[in-house]
Amino acid sequence: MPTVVQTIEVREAILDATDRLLSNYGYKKMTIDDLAREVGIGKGSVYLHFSSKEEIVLSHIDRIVERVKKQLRLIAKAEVSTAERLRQMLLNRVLMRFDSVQHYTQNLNDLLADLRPNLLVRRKRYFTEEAEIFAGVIDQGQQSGELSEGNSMELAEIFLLSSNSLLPFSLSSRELGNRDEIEERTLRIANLLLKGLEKKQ
Amino acid sequence: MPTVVQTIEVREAILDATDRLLSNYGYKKMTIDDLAREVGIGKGSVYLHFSSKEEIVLSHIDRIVERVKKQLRLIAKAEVSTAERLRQMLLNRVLMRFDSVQHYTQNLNDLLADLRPNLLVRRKRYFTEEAEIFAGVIDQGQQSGELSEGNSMELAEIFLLSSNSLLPFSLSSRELGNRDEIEERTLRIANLLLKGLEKKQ
DNA sequence: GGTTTGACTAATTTACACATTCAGTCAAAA
DNA sequence: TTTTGACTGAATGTGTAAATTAGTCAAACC
Repeated sequence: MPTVVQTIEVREAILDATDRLLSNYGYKKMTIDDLAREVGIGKGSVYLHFSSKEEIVLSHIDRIVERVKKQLRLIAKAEVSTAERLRQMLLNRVLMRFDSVQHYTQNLNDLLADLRPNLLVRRKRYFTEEAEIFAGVIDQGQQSGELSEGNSMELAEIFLLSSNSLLPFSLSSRELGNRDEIEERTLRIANLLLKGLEKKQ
Repeated sequence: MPTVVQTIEVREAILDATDRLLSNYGYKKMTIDDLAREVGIGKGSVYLHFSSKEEIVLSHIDRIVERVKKQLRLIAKAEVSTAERLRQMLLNRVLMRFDSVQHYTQNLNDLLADLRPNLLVRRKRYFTEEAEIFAGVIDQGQQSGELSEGNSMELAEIFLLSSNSLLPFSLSSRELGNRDEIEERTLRIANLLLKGLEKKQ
């Protein structure tokens, strides 16, 4: 009997292989046969971990966002001002996503065209989940008096919305510009938003 | 001999028809024969005004952005605070674009897939042209002491970038949400950015 | 004369029949 | 009990002939 660890390892290996195949072939041309061969397991075994091809790829995207959220939670706990945490969180949100799909040749929207309806549903969920982490930090800042008042969840959503156009989706990483430019732009947005959010002295 | 006015009228009629055909059929299925019939002129006459199908559709998009820019320049001259002008400009920028393609069933990105390379080039130009109008108002605000210092063109670009994800491009107007929601979100972004930009008293 | 046109052409797209490939299953092997 | 790959219907690709279309230009039209 495989241990839970082994099960998770295989699952992770499938998602790793998914990333490689997606970046080379896109969703349509990536086949479950290829995937199983790449992982070194039988085709049927893939279906012990996932119920469909669509679920595999969505899980891969989920994993990327989970990693981003993990990093956001880490920064949220750092021992610096709330403004600095929010700045770093926004920067990481944008750059981690950029780095995650940098090796993809097509843009995500086309790459995942067949999943579009489900993908849009997930994107909304991702957005809310990320916003909740931002909102927690904003709450702290408001309680400590560092940040001015306002609905923290609404403010968090403004932060994310303002940086959304810098995420790779309809534009590939390539089309978005080079990484340094993205970083620069994200910081500028963060700085102006934070200036608006910080309590005036 | 047709007058200049007649020439412009036909040109405008072609672009009007382009809008109708695009919204119903998309770029690929829209034919020049259809277009000429819709306008009530011969097919060859279409080519007296435009050099290619691609140029027709790009001119149609140009026209939308020209109308937006015209409205922005109008608001830029209004007799209210610079902050209020910037707020209204951002709102109009987003909502005019929303309204312009509200009747399209597909999203613009798919609708115009064949023009993608040229369209991306234009989008950059549109962005800069709009930013210049914003920058002018920011300059005024800085000179009058209403707004805090900083590179006005960079600040203008932050304003536009922050609202870019609310423009219909990879998402259709339908997918973006209803008009009131878009308006609400744009205003929230504008308000927070302006709070950051207004001179602290 | 200049202006407008639609028949024309090369190139692209479609339609269709057929072959191949694929997602997902499940009986058998491990 | 777990893993597998042969199997199946559905979907996708392929080859090819027919149809459509972007763009042209000689003739028709004022």
